[in-house]
Amino acid sequence: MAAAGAEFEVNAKALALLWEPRATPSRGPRPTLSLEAIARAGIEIADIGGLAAVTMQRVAAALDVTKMALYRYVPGKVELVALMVDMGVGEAPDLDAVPGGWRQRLHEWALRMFDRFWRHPWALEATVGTRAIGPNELGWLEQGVAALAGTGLGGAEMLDVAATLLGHVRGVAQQGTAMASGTPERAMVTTLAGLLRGREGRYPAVVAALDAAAEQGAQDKALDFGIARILDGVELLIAGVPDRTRPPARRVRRGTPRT
Amino acid sequence: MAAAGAEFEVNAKALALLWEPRATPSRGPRPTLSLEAIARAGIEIADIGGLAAVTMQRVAAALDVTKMALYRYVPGKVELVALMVDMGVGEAPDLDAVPGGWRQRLHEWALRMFDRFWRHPWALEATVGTRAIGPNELGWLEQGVAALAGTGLGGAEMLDVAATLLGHVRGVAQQGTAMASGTPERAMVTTLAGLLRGREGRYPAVVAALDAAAEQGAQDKALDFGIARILDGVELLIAGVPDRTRPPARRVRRGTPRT
DNA sequence: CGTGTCTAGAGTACACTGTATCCATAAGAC
DNA sequence: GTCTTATGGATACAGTGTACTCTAGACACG
Repeated sequence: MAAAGAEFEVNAKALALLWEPRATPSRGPRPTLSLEAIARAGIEIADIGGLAAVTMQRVAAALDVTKMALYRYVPGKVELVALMVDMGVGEAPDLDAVPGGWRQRLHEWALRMFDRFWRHPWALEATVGTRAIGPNELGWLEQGVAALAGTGLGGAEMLDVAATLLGHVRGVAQQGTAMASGTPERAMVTTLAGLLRGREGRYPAVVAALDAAAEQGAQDKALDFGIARILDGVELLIAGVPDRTRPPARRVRRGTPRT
Repeated sequence: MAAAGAEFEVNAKALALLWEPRATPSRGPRPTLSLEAIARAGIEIADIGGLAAVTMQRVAAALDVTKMALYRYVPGKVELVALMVDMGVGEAPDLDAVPGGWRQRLHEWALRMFDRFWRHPWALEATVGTRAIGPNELGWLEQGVAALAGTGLGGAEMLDVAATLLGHVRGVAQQGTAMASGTPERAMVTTLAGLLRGREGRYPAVVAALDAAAEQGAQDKALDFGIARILDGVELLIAGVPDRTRPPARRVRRGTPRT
């Protein structure tokens, strides 16, 4: 717990920046910048050149100030990136308007999240490791969990479902954006094909899978595929069908789930 | 495709380092270092201080040389990190010895992969974005796909199953290692609880989920939960049960799957 | 209105980072 | 023994994030 406390300490500045309103000074020169403008400049640079391209110098240049001026607004680069992430993911969608039940809503939730990462691939890098989470990001989790309300799942299970879908979305986005080609599927095939050339004997299963995929025309959609598998599994759980690794008595269902 | 070619160009040095044997010189001073020693030094530094702690200077100091000496062995830092990743994930497990069928094997595959990331959390950061993939990493994919051989899944589907599981494993590992506390579940609860303090009205679903999880004693295991959901969904697919978003005629099964 | 206080932005400095390049020496080929 | 090659160190440099100081702008207050 001491270690956890230390971690919290490290992120205090980012948390304050993300969650607390910025004090407006009553004296002194009028600020020419704003947190929003700074974060937006950072996002634009990252969208073009990736996260590594975001330097205080470049952000400042984009805003026609010297880099040290940025420190009047953000305590450091880490905090700037945290701000960019929260602005990049944007506000969570309102899933109430999605027709259907929990499944359709979760599917839509996942698709839209994928869209965020697809638009801002740098956010994948920026959201690894110890970091502060902002209001928008937490809003996405809120909508995901809310979509599962009334399904009969326990609190921890709902969080886990959201996390599993998020992991999948990230994985596919990661794969797709790692190569500047059209789709995640194309990206994987291209990457693997290149790697396997001349080494087919070492990786027979992957080679066979790639060959088979090529024959089938590779129309498979990795994102939808994975979402469907996950949601199928979740649906079984909600319906009270025991998964195959546990004895049937493990789960007791109360009432009929709404779909 | 031109863009894809450019990407391949960028990674050529890393690919050569990962995949091609190192030429042994016939003249000149004997090398005091090796690729393995350098990568190991990098891994040890990263294990303690994260990926950012890995600098050429620190790696060199750990090996009692100056940093420029490293460039005799690796073309640059990016390539060093690629080497570290491949060594960090290590050789893929032999799943043939795992009793049971495809499901048990995949489950074991996922657990072991999680273990790799848990031991080397920096690898999560190091495996985002454009990068070169090494023999060990490809070996893990090979084992995952091989576990699905004979299930009747198509080539692309097998790759997608592996990718979905990998995404989930990464997500849970990411969440758990982002805070230096015991488990991924504890990490999520702690993080969210802190964020929600005083903001409960804004995120009612998450608050309710956390409260419910606390009541249930939070014994849920996020990793196993997600793996089970995914594998349940895959099992339905293999068994030829249509998922609920598609018409029943979509899939035609040939023969009985082996489990 | 004048004075005092506070704050924004620029300028300067510095430790650190990755990498290009040159030099001296060690080790093997011939 | 001479020549060639390769290792490691030394030096330099552009770039990075951030600490700190100074100047001038803007507001509070009497």
